[in-house]
Amino acid sequence: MIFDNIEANEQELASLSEDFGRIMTFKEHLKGTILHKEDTVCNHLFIIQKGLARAFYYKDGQDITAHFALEGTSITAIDSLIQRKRSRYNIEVLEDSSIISISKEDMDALLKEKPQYEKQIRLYMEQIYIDLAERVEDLVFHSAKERYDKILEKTPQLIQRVNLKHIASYLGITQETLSRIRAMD
Amino acid sequence: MIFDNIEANEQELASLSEDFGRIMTFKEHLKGTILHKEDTVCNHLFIIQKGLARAFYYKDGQDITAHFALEGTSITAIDSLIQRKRSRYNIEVLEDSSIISISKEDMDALLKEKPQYEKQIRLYMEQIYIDLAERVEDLVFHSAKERYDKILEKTPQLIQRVNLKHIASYLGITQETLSRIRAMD
DNA sequence: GTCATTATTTGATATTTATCAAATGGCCTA
DNA sequence: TAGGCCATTTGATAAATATCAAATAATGAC
Repeated sequence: MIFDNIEANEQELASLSEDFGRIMTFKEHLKGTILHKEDTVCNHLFIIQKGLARAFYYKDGQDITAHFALEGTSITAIDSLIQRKRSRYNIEVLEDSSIISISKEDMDALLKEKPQYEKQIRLYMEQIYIDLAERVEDLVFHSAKERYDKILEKTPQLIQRVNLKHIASYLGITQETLSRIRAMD
Repeated sequence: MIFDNIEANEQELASLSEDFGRIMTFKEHLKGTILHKEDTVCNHLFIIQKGLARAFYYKDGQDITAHFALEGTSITAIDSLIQRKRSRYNIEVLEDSSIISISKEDMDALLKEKPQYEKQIRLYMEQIYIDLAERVEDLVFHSAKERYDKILEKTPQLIQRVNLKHIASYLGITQETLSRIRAMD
């Protein structure tokens, strides 16, 4: 996640762990907990240690999932966190979970004090950008069935652990269509 | 673009301009020029000063546009540039254009020498991430007509200056569907 | 275990978009 | 200005997906 892709010797790694460890808060959250509420400015990055969360919003009253975060991945209302404006996203815990949170303030302070960590954040942004670009490609080129099959292949746990209605809205299709796709093979 | 969103005093700004100016190459390119060819590793970030370019790739033999870059915006095969692997994207100049290029090597060297610029790159990544997230939202929630109308509203020049087949593939629809959408109002 | 609630599937039909084929329009060039 | 080439539109039909309604299956509370 945030610490993937780093080139650092042992000493650098140790100080990095210590510095980031200092601004991390570890907490258990029950299923159903809302980590971030729409219409407020998001102040945290969440890293899922154990469990599962999603980002969603309402489009014409419909609940639409924008993102899932499994163990080892992160989630936040990124546009709000970056631009400091109110978010249209909610972040919901889907299972009882252990979640690390890092506040924007602490992160900014750490980056100001030790600008050498800017590179970690940059690499993190690059990684999530690539993931998102892949999602765009999927949406443009692949049929609903192909997109579903890709989830089955890459993160089958998701389908076991999440309501199909959330999977459907994430795929950009209705729940009925997803059900029919699943019945196909 | 790369220098948006910066908090810097005049002196910092001057040195930033000078440092980045040193690694920029300015060049005129004719319409039809391929700035980057698929299946090769991309080594440059391109910034469009005047003119227009697109990134595209082939899906089952079909030419699909992934991204347009108008004046003042940037374009590259970002996954290739970041991950140093061969790209499936081509980058094509759509009009005679003035284009700045920055090589990955020069950028890395500059970042190594002056790590304070990591922050610029991080902010740049944040910006393009947000743009991309908006595109995902569009693809998931808006009909083809709504997506077309949004381009009309935000970048009407694009529709004047680009073949409709490229607009269609960018929107994820066929050229015929785009034509019918255009005939609707 | 039973009941109530929620999740998922199934059916019938409507809408959106794709596909294939052909016609029209615009533009360049000899 | 005629011919050729490419862009765009139009038409007929097929395929994918949505919508609305209802049935079935699974789950949790008591």
